[in-house]
Amino acid sequence: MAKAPRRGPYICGIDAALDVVSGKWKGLILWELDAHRVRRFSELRRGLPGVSEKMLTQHLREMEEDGLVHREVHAEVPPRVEYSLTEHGRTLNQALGPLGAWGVERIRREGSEVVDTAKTSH
Amino acid sequence: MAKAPRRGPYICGIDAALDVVSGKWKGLILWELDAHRVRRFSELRRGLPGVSEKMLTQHLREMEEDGLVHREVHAEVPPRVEYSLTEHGRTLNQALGPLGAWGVERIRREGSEVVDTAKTSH
DNA sequence: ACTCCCCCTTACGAAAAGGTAAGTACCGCA
DNA sequence: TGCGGTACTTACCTTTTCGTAAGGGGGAGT
Repeated sequence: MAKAPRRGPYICGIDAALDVVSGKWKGLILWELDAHRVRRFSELRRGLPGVSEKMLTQHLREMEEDGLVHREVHAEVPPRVEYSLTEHGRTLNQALGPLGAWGVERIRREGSEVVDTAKTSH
Repeated sequence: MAKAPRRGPYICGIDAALDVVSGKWKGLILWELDAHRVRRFSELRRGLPGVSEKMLTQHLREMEEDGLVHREVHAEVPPRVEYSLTEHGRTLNQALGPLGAWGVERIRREGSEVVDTAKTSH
């Protein structure tokens, strides 16, 4: 058993949803895939400044396992792997909408810095 | 400065919102305070089965610092401390609504166990 | 021949988060 | 006298998460 028992019994819906989005880059991955529909590994890598290859694959694998992203491998050389959101991934993104708006308000309130100004609308 | 630099520069609103709710018990604290309006420390403790006193105070302090909960100490003996949501706490809870609904759906989909059946509506 | 690109995997280690247990100070109750 | 209740704090340890660095296997560009 290589996997830790991450998906424990949940206390409420919030619990279950947070389990799936908690992870340093998962929110951004969701955002990238929602914005571009389909992205390859190296495109995601470039889209998430600072992510390591290890964390990116790790997060993508977990999100695939959670039924949020679809992974399609094209048997070519050089290899081409395309990621996209599943239906559940899209509905999750919609459910995150109000939370994102709240976060934007919070950033504005306390004048926190934002790294990429092109993404503050999310 | 005893506090670690938790509140980093954020990449997007989701980032900022998740920073505030990530923590093993914060979702539940939000839920409890929203449901009961006002709760004392020991009431919250009893309402969150399995939480330790350390984690409860730690989370409450962070949430206070983040402007989500209001802490009122009554100078009595024995001491009485009452916690309630601030306006920002209430709006955050509303923003979490769709996410909670998504989580409930997810639990239902994969038939995960739920600890407290009285709370699955959240 | 050399390097770069692609999509990873593995090993190692630091940092953060969380849990356990004990101590604090005061009071009411038996 | 001793226990329980209130609201914590502190020290210590384990678990989880994240990052860094290296390798791999094949092909295409220079």
